[in-house]
Amino acid sequence: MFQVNGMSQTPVYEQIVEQVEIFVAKGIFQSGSRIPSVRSLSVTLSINPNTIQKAYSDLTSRGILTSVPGKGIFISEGALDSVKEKGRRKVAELKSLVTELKIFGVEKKEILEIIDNEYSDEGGKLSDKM
Amino acid sequence: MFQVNGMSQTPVYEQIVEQVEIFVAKGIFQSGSRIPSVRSLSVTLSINPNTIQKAYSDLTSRGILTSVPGKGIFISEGALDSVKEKGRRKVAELKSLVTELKIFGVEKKEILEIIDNEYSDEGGKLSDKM
Amino acid sequence: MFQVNGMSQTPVYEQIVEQVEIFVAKGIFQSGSRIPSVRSLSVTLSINPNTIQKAYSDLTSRGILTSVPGKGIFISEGALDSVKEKGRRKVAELKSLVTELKIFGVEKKEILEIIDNEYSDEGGKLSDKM
Amino acid sequence: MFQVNGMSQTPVYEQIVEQVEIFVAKGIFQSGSRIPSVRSLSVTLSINPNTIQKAYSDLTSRGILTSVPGKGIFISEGALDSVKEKGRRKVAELKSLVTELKIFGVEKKEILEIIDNEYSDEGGKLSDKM
DNA sequence: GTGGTCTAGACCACT
DNA sequence: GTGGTCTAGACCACG
Repeated sequence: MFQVNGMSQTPVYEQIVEQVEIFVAKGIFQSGSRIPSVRSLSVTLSINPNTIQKAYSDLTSRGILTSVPGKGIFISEGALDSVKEKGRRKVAELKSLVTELKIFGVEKKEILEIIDNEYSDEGGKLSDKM
Repeated sequence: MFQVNGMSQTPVYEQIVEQVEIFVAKGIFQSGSRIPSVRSLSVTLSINPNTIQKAYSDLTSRGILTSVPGKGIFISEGALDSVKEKGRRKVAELKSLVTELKIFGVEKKEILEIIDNEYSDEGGKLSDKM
Repeated sequence: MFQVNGMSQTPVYEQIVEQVEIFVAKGIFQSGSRIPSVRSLSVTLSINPNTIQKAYSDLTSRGILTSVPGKGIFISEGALDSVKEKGRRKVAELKSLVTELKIFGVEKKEILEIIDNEYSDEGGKLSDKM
Repeated sequence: MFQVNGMSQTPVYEQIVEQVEIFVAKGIFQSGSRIPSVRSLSVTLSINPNTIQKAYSDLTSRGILTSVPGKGIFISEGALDSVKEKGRRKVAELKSLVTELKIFGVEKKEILEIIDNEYSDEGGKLSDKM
């Protein structure tokens, strides 16, 4: 289910954070679901437990996960909302990125093509980012 | 001409790199133009010379600057092409960002609005990014 | 009678401890009353017997419960006093909490309102805490 | 300036978090101030750098600190607001605590005395909590 | 020098 | 078994 790329620029713990968010956004993880324990995931991914712990803590503090010591970690009640909230912040990223593209001489037409492509078919596997 | 924000998330050396690129893209810096020396710029910006040096080295290795020992540092012949090449790489960034936005539930319509906005008026001063 | 929230931050065994204390404080459990056995309660609450056991041990060691082997578990003679003793310790909590509130800029007036509210009507069902 | 109690129930990293918050609330740390580096503080407190790091990360994610890699960690712009926001959450704690006190038979009069005491003189040194 | 990430291994409280 | 905290030691990018 989870997969991590140790050679990626993005920190391992952040890759995990993003994957949880995506699974929540896609409805694969639903409120109340139990997610892999810190230790079990650290084994299956061959990663130090502390790294998983950091990812889960991050998600917990943002209200996406709820940890119950001794029992496990669960998807929070308002998880889907918290995740969509992150989508709002990514819009700001898009804005500044488009500004740069314009400066570097990328045509508007080319950008629109990309968007049409991503929003029509299955489009995009998050290839580079993950 | 150059300006740097010490509190920004983006490294100082990268801010300088980007500004040189932008000036080239906009035609403010043309092939053969002489740009400020490491030492002079470090004084006017109150920045460690090593930081300027790193920015210039980066630009030199990518064929945007040419250093002529004893004379100064100049904009290279194919600088404009090299800069536009960077624009191409930013397109890849855009692609994965749009993929994420889709997953996080951002509407296509909203994205198109942003692009129209940036590509119509003066749109964007890179303020957020820097 | 007892109810437990598995998703709560506070440990399950502590939730049980508190409920016994509250029932004693409110006079619902009086000295000599027999309370549910470890096994029966573990069944009705669908909880591990060890968890109940820990709660009862805690209460026994503090003189609130008395276990009579072969007969059951009962509310002790001085249970009400022991419970009120716990109230005294909570007063210390209050003191440091108020100190913090002052530091964090909460107005005295606002605090008094809360207290008036809790001490006038039915006020509070411990909902947040549990 | 900082001081930590290794024997306390509250985690070391949380003690540091609270002290930073208090210094901000009291105006000792002002927006833009640089606070002790992770390493230097870890030395003066004889604590592992990771523990300090965790405390600072926590404060950073809550908008109280701003980290500039390679330069240091600084008090954020809206730090005071973020800190007061925490005060609001402590009010909820107070509410449930008062509810419990009422149940455990603590007189309203006694509570009012404590509050008057804390809000009149210098009152309270956070003794237990820190 | 700075902050940030990661590993390895340990201890604790709770179920 | 679970999550949470802490230590020790390492590496990296940045200034």
